[in-house]
Parts: sequence; C-alpha cells; structure tokens
Amino acid sequence: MTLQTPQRRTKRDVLTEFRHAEILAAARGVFAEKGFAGASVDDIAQAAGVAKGTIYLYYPSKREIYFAALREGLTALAVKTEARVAGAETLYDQIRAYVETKLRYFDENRDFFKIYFAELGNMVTQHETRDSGFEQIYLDQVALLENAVRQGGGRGETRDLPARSVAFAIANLTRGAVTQRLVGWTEGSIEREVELLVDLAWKGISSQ
Amino acid sequence: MTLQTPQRRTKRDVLTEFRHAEILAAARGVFAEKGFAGASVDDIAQAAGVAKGTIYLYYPSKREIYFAALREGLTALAVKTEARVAGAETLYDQIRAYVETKLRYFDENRDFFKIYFAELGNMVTQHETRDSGFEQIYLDQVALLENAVRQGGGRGETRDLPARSVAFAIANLTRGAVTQRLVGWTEGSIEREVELLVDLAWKGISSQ
DNA sequence: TGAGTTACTGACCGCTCGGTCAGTTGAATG
DNA sequence: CATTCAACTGACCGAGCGGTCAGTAACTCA
Repeated sequence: MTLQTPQRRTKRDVLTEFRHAEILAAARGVFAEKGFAGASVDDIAQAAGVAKGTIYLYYPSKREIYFAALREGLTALAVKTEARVAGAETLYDQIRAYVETKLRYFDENRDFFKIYFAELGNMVTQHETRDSGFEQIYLDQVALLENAVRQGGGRGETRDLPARSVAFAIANLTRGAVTQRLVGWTEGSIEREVELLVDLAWKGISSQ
Repeated sequence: MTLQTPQRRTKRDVLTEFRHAEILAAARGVFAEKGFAGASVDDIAQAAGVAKGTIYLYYPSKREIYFAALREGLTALAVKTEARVAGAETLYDQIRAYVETKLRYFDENRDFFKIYFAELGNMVTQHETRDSGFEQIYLDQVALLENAVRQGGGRGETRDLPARSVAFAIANLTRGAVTQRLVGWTEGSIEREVELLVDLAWKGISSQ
C-alpha cells in the first residue's frame, strides 16, 4: 500500500532541510529579541538573508515558524533531560541531573529560553498555545520528576510528601533560577547554583 | 513656592477618578483575556461601555493603560505583603506570611496575575518593561525576603546559606504555585498548599 | 431659556504587517 | 546554445488597529 519512495535523499531534500534550518535559526534570534508580536516576517527574512516570499515557501505562517522554533528546542531539551535522569540511580542524583541539564541547556540556548519563557506567559492567557502540544511536553517533564520522587519515596529516601507537588516545586525552582541568570540577577557559576538548588530541594524533601 | 490648590475634591475630580477606575477595570479584564498585543483599544472601550475617544481623554495610550493596571496591582500587593511580613516575628512566620499573602492575593485577583505573569515573560525580551519601574518593585519584594532570611540566619534560625539565592528560591516557589493553580493543575485548598510550600522551604533552609 | 462649557462620540486617517503572486534568475539538461 | 523549470524575489493588497478631532449631547448658570 505504501508508495515507493526514493531511498536516498535528493539534492533537493538537502536544500530544503538547509533552508528550513536557516530560517528557523534566524527566526529564533528575532523572536528572542522582539517577542512574537514585535517580530515581523520581514525581520526574519532579512535575518535569514532571503526575501519574504521565500519564507512562505518553507513555512505556511508566522505562527508556524514560531511553533517550530519552540517545538525543536523543547523536544531536544526533553530528550536530553530524560536521558540524563534515566542514567541516575538515586533520587538525589536524578534531581541533580534534572536541574543541571535544564540549567546548562538554557544557558547555552538563551534565545530559545526567551521564547520559551515568553510563551509560558502567554499560555496563561492565550488558549491557543495550551491546545498545541506544548502543555503536554511541559507536563511530561514534571511527570518525569514526579515518578522519580514517588519511587524515591517508596525506597524511603524522602519523607511522606505529595510527589506531584514536589515535582512542580523543583521545576519552579529550576526555571526561576534560569530566568534570574538570564536577566543578570545571578552571577555565580552554574556548578555552584546547581549545588545550591539541589541542596535546598534535597534538604526540603529528604527523610533525614 | 507651592501653588494654592483647592482643598475639597470637586465633582469633576470625582467623575474623573471614577472614569479612570472604570476604564482600568475593563482593561484588566480584556488584557487578561487577550494579552497586550491581542487586546484592542476598541475592546477596552466596549468593555468599559464608552467610545474609544473617551479612553484617550483619560489615558494617553494603550501602553499607559496597561502599565497603570500593572502598577496598581503590584503596589497594592507589595503594600499588603510588606505589612504582613513586618507583622511576623520569626523567620518561619515571615516566610509563611509572604507565601500566604501572595497566594491569596493572586487567587483573588486572577486577571491581574495573568497580566503580571505575561509581563514577566516580556521582561526577558522587551527591555521597555525593565526600564519602567516594575523590575524595581519585583526586586524590592525579593529584598524583603532576603533581609528576613539574612536576619533569621543571624539569629541562628537557618544554616549558612546565601540569603539572596534563598529569597529568589522562595519567590520562585510561590509564583510557580500560583501559576499552577491558575491553569488548573492544582486542586487542593490554599491553606494546604501554603503549608506544604512553607514546610518544604523551611526544611530546606532551617538549621535543624 | 439660551449661551457657554464640558464630556463624550465614532468616523476617519495613516501606517504596519501578514500573506500573495506575477515576474525574474540561474542551474540543469539535451 | 536553447529550453525548461524550480527557486526565489519584492511590489502589492487588504485588514486591523492606535490615535485624532470635528461634531454632538448634556449640563450649568445667569
């Protein structure tokens, strides 16, 4: 039933992929600087070094470019986080893996974090965002922590606490720390900050 | 040097004040629902039951209405928080006062919180916001906690920790909790949530 | 009652911007 | 070298919106 499709990527495929990436990278920078409303498609086109019409050969609308940038960054981060957390044994190490991965990733992808954080703000008002899968990705990340906490609790590593609330708390601590760094309210090294956050969280939840 | 100003408020003053409040209340609802970019001045006028021109008799621009709504809510909350925290003796009670005041206020003023939270998102990208006093109000609130933590530490109530980071952490926990409630990810009572948050924070920082 | 004054109205203006499409370019092909 | 065609361009269109202002309503006061 499936149609025969060419096995090798044609030159055209490569070019298409390249343009997609090129436009997306340009868009990320523009959206990070000006926000969704403040960014014009012309801005993005100029940043990408193409004409506006070309943008629409690769993306159907401004919103779709925005979502694509968001999706790309979110899934990459989710994959990384899940891998790191899965590679940790104890709850303490899992929390540490979570916090450290997020902090480092966002620190290395500041433009993406700006878009992400601004979009969180919109999620509260604009329902469009909530319906487009991002809410799920976010909740999945929380669930990752939640499961770790629940299992750690089962092993007696923590005192008796609602795992979901604890997971949210850790996520909030982490996101806040990233934000503070981004706007320049934090100066210390990432290592020290991870240390402090994990220490606070761990003392807060551990059984001893 | 000061000019002679009328002692009693004239009828005109009362009307002016009334219109300002009326428009601001309408604007708060519209901004909360649609966000700054999505809200049109016509929307606000309609919600306030006046013509668009009337809006401009009381506010010079759409942005100013937005800032006025933000400023009003922020200062009211800041006043409340400072009073409650000042009325608490121990660090534990101060943290509790802080968390509880914020949670209750935002729960009772959801429209305001939506505007506030969306604006936080913008603050990361749009520098205009950072330059207009809101950043200072925010940092003052953190400083309130920071001082409490520092003094509590001096009294030996906490272990040795960087007060500023702890203050940010508590602020992040609190704001996150409010957000979770707003989007419907939390179902329990506010009392229980305050209990949990303060408990987590306290266990995280206390000397024992 | 009518003249003067203040509050209010909403049609209108200018401009921005998302999206389109007729036309151009240049590489591939024979 | 001629032909073809996919990729690309940017002038253009129409909608939406912030802000204005000439006109109207309503109120005051002599």
